[in-house]
Amino acid sequence: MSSELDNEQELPQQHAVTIHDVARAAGVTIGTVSKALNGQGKLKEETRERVRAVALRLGFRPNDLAQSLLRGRSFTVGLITTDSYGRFSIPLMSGIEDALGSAQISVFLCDARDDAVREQQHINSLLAKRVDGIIVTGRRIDARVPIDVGNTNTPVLYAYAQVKEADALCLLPDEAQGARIATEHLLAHGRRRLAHITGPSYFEAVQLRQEAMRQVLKEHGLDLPGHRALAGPWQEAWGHRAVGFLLEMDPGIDGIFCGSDQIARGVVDALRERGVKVPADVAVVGFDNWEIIAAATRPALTTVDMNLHELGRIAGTRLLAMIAGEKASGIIRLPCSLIVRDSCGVHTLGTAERRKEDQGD
Amino acid sequence: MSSELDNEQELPQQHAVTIHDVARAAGVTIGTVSKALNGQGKLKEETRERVRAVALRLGFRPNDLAQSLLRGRSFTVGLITTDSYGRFSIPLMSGIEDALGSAQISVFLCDARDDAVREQQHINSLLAKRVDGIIVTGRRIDARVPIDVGNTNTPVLYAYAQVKEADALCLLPDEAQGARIATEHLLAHGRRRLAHITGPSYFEAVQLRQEAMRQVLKEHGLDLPGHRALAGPWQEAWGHRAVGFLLEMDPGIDGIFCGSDQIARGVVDALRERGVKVPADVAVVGFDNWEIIAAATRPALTTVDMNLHELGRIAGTRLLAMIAGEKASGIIRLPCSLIVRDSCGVHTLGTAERRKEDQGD
DNA sequence: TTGTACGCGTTATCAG
DNA sequence: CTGATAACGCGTACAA
Repeated sequence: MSSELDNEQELPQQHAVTIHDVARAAGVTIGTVSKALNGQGKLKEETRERVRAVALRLGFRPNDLAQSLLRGRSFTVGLITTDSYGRFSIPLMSGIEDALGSAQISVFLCDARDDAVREQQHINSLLAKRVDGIIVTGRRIDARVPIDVGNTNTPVLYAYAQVKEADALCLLPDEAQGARIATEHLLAHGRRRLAHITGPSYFEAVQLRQEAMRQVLKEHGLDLPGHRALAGPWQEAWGHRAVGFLLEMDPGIDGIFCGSDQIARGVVDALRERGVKVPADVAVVGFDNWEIIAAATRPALTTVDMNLHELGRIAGTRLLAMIAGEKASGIIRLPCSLIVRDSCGVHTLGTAERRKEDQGD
Repeated sequence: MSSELDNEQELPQQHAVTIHDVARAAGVTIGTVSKALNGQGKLKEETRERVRAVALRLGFRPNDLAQSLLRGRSFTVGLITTDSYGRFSIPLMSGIEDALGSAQISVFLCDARDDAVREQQHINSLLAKRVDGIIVTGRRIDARVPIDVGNTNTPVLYAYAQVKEADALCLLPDEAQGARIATEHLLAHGRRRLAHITGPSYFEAVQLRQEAMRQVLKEHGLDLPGHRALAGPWQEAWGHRAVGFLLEMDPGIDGIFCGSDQIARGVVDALRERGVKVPADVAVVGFDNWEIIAAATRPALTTVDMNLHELGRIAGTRLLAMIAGEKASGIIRLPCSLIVRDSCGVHTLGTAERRKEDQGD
């Protein structure tokens, strides 16, 4: 074993191997190495091969910092989550990373913990690192204040977050459409006396959904009286309690649209405990498609999926376009889907046809 | 409004403002600017102030890329999650970011989706970006294969992940200790006929916990016969089903230690449906302290918390130390805590004293 | 076909 | 006290 081999394999080089090292080892200059490795210019094939071999042998990795400095682009973007990442962030982040990853872009993760100064620190850090763009995410009750990127004209996109500035681009789930398909599903299953058990009414999402539900009912000549629209905390226990109020005031209810799967679970459990059959007597639709809850509920929840992974993917794609120079602004609402399980009966064809639900556990 | 002001406020400069711009505007050279802004060298206070003012006015932000290139340190680390981020990743990531954030270090998020080539791409990208260190995370059934950082001597730390290499540093929750405190808690509440309902036995965590539980029981002159240790899928439905098997074979059970809060929830629900009182007749302890499940269960679950946020924090801190030059290796197990709620009775003093549980809903 | 030299934005070391 | 200049690692016109 020659000492040369020792150097290569055993001594972890203190300073990472640079293009100069490769040039020296290959007996050429750095210009030649660069051309050989990037397939630029005109080189003798033999030289190119030799340089490549040496680079490989030395484990040469081009320094992205130097490249970024030169190109004026870092191929990184910042991802800011305002409320520390709740469960909604997971599909969202995963979708964003999907889109960005396939464009060879790395993502800086910043958790602002809902703290303004902390957030600004993160932003400053991102700008100092010359990120190509920033995605801001994190559901809030009302529109948040836009982030301040100073004079940097760094593209910013809000995903599952909203600001009032007209020139900002916000991607949001279409809450109204989500409520609409849920309500229509209940109606399609022949339910006519519907109720809504949901979260605090100061959430914009709550208002949008309730409004949409009311609208759909109206289109069918039905209504949603106040005592059938119950707002409370986003908790399973609230769903459980609300069923008590509801049945006491209006025992004829035959369908309930819930503002979250957690609430829906509380609702379904409470109904079962009272001997009310789901979906035979009362059909239930949830919201969020939080699998771990929706699938564990008995019967499994039919629920609205906000398609947050897809929303994230689109956010990433749109940001790439903005980085490429596209101007974009406004609020874009992306459609929700209905995930049909068992809590509403299984059949979804037509409006009248009904079939006995076969409850597989 | 002068045209100067126009330039500053309305025209978003195409190229970010550099130290040269500041120097020119302040009528000094870049060296002076650097010193003024970094508090280095000896400068007339008036000059320093003037330069600072100009820098602020121009919105100058030092380019971290250039600094990193020069210093040979990027002040970034990579975070690789192997299994796409499950719910365990959230407290973990948050803890890691806590520790790293307070050291002014930014985090690259990489989701490997449990795909080896994707993972290696991410690693190559991180190395090209000259990250100062890498944290690998993501629970797996068995030890994973170590990541390949080539010849870069980049510090690597495994958090909530495990490799067999002896010179790697792995941070893991102390599963055995977690099982021990759960079991001892049940015993302290006077339970003597304990059962264990948990996940698939090919998980190392499952084996470690079961072994520990058995050990504790042995120390108290008790045992855990095979028919009281039930392994199944990590699902609520499994807990629900398992209760049936258990009670059929051994109706005298007075305490159940569950492998997850989801399983525990299934267990508690099944017990209630059978008219078995929790905790009066049977006490239940869960695992994970997954608040949303544990708190929604009636009665709320007493459960083991793996302290993953703290584990993440420590991971971040240790990585910083490694970046600073500290050599570290081996497996470090961090203690779990018991979160006492209602599913086991409320009193935890002494071993015999018991009090009527007051079930607040 | 290959080598040279400049610039990207900083910091730090010397002169002045 | 301040100004000029050399790095850091790379890509690329331009010269040889």
